[in-house]
Order: sequence, then structure tokens, then C-alpha cells
Amino acid sequence: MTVSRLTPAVDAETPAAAAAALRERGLRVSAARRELLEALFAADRPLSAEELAGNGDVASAYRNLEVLEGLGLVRHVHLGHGPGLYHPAGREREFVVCESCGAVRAVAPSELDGVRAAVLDAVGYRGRFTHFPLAGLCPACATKDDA
Amino acid sequence: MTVSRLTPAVDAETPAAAAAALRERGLRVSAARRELLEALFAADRPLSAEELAGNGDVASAYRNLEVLEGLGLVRHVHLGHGPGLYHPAGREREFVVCESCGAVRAVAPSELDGVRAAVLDAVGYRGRFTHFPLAGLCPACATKDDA
DNA sequence: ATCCCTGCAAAATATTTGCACTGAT
DNA sequence: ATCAGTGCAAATATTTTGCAGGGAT
Repeated sequence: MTVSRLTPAVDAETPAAAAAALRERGLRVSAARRELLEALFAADRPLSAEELAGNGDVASAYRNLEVLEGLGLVRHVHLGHGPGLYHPAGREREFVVCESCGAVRAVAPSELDGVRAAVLDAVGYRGRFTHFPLAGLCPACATKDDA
Repeated sequence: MTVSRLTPAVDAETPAAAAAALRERGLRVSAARRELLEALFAADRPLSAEELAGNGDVASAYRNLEVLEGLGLVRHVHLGHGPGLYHPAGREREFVVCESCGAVRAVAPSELDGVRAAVLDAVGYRGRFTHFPLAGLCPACATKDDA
């Protein structure tokens, strides 16, 4: 998927709202999709396709997540070496990860505006930490200075 | 490898120096390792294990890169979804990648000290962009505002 | 001579794709 | 009734691991 990056977040706050968004586009709301959305919105953290598939088919989960991401209903983030992790796009979040202990902080984008300004100043890029997180050492690991 | 993150960079500037570092630790300098180091130091950009293996065995390339990384002679970076890319650790670099066009900037760590300060201020982490790059939109893509 | 390293095969992990059938509309 | 979506199998991509033979020391 390339289009997902170009699609603005759709602020669907519930599985029902997301289902409605699917129907609006002429897409179908199957049992698998309903269960996927249910799991997605119930979670308090980003989940892998495997976790989201539950009993169901993982390949379908990937396909459906791709569709939902294309519609801007869902996003995924890569926190380290594991599988991509999916979450509702409406919950606008950016991620900070500790490379030593793996601790993840999910923060509101506004919390990283100072970082964005510094990145712009340093290299001219507009920093975005939704797909790949900001990496570093958390306070505890930085103190241990073992990394 | 977990140890690689804990190992300081060794400033070997040539394949011969790296080979010497291997011998110092009682490790052997095989043809495969020599060729690997040759390719690694000759490259002007980080290369994948596959590229570095050339004709040789990819599994051995991975194993050897892991060893070299454990000694602090080599590092790898993940720029997007492809394979990890390896480069000599002596060339201290951090990476900035455009999520839209894939453009990569390799910069001296000092260029990102301002960013590090902002990250520390915002979330208390010590930013490090050697293993996972700083992600965002390059000036051209940010202007197109298509992402 | 020792034993680290190699090369091949196979497994593990993450993701994608082909295909025939089924179910949402 | 149509055709998007499902579930299974298989392919693809990246990386790791087991093993027996070979080469660096």
C-alpha cells in the first residue's frame, strides 16, 4: 500500500461508524470485518494482524487492514523488529520507543511539535512519527548508559 | 542480536583494520569475511545482507554481520520496509528518511543535536537515529502536501 | 589438531497473492 | 444475481538455525 500514506485520517470513533464509512464507499461489511473493527476499537494499544485475526484468517486480516488503511480509518506503526501494529486512525497518536527496553510512549501529535520544529530546522524535513516512531533511550535506560 | 546495541562503535576505517580487530578477539579472518568487509568499506551507502553476500552464502553474511556488529565494527539501519542495511560503524551517521519518496539523508550525529534536545525536552528520551531513522517528509514532498 | 566458520538446507517470521466458493448488497 | 470478500494454500521476503565438512589458527 502506498495510497494509505496519502489518505487523511477519518475520525471514526466506533466500529459502527467505521462500518458506515465502508458502506458509503460501496464496500461490504462482512462478519470478518465487523470482528476486526471490534477488536481494533476495543484495544488500548496497537495490535498485530495476527492478534486482530483471532481465530479467523490472517491473510484476510491483512487485506482488510489494507482497505481500512486506504480509507483512512486505520493506521499501522512499526515499533522495532516485530510485525506492524494497527490502531484506529481517529486516535491521533505518534510514538516514541526505547531501543534498549522497548518501552513505548503513545503521545498526542502536539506533544512532539517542538521536535518537529527542531527537525525542520536541522534537516528541513517535516517530522512525522506515526508510521515509524521516534527512537531513542528512555530515561531509565539512558541512565544505565548501557546502550 | 541484543548485544550490538550495547557495544560502542569501533573506529576501524579499513577492511584490514577490521580484520585485525577480529584476530585480536581470537576470531578468524576467512575469505568470506574479507570479501564482506571489502564490500562494506567500498560502499558509499548502507547495503543489504543480500548485496553484501554477492555470490556467497546469505546466511553466512547475516552471521558475519552479526559478529561484526557485536564487535562494534558494523551497524545496520532500517530505512522503511525493506531489508536491514549495513555500514561500517566508524562512519558515525544518523539517518533521516522521507516517508513519501524514500529520500534518505545520512548526517553527522552533531547535526541532530538540536533534535535530540527537543526530544529530551518533550518526552525525556535520548534520541538516537542510527538504527531507526528520523522519519518525515522531505521539503519537496511536504510542499506537494500529498502525504 | 583444534574448533571456528562455511555452505546448504530447512525453519521461522511477516506479508502477499491466486483461486474457487460464499455471502452482502 | 452480481461481484466483493472469505478462507485456504502457496508464494515471497527477510532472517535464523541445524548440521556436517573444511579451513584458519
